[in-house]
Amino acid sequence: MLDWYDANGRTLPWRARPGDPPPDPYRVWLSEIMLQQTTVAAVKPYYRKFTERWPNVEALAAADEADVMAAWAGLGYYARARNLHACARAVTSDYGGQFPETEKGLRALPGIGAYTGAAIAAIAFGEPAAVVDANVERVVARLHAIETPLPRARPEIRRIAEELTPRKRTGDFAQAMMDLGATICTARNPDCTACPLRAGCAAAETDNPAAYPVKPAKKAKPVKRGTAFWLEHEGEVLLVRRPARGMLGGMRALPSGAWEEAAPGLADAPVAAEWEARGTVSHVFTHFALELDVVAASGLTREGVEGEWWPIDTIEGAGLPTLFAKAAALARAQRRAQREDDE
DNA sequence: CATGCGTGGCA
DNA sequence: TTGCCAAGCAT
Repeated sequence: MLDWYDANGRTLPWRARPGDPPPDPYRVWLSEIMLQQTTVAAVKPYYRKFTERWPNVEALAAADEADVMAAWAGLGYYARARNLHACARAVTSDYGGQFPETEKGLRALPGIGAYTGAAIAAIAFGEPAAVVDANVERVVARLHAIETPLPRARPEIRRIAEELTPRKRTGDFAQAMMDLGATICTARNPDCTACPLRAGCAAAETDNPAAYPVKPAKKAKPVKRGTAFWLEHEGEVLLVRRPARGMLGGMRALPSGAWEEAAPGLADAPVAAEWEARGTVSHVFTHFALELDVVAASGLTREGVEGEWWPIDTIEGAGLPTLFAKAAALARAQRRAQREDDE
């Protein structure tokens, strides 16, 4: 695996060259949090933006949480951003700005679980930690043609991964396994002819290696409906901050009421007004799909309106999650169209 | 241990 | 078009 990695490992902004000294633990940690359930391509621009703006853990700890949340907008799973900031503050205040070097110490920090703790310990500190992510699960399940479905197979997969983990170049080994899973032993179309582990792989002997790991069927996603309210006053639009827990927690948003099976209409409008339909945004979340009707009105006053007024011309800087960025784009497009009609 | 939590790309 | 998937964590 290490020979294969030396010749075929990916070059990534947060990664040292094979055999080089370990990279900055701050950068390893930041990249690992961003990469949770997220593709390398999606992470790259965010990693660049964060490291330029906050080049070390103390700088990130000193930032306002609202700025960190806004900078994360679009990357998804927003609890990660809140935990990222909390972790930076914990490392700065409790550890003098130095990350703990053991899996156990790392695991106690917010946002760092079994995988991320092991990955940082191995990649940044050379600890012989067993790094088991979805790539490693897939590679191991195929090596042994494990018929037990996930998640029940996890204890067995972990035991095998621990046996495979070497004592030296632990970070390179972990990244080698993940690169193999990402480039050769892929979920849908594994390229067994190019695989360095083919000789010892049980799944490669079958007619369908992609059948491993065995997974349970997924549930169908329900469709919910909601209404978002675009309220303008003197070139500014009303934004609110969503509750810290739950969907899009802690993010700026357009006011919108409950999302339910039945369309809520104007029931949760922030003010009484003549609302005009501006269209519907479709968006798919992890466990449901949403049809969000966008309605708009111009407020005569700001009296009694809860929220934050944001200049419409700089709405991109508000850090809206993608759902509400789509809704805002729709509201503005319709607004331009209406002005042109008026002329 | 099951569930909730984003987003964009791809077959 | 639709479903699946990507370096998981918290509860």
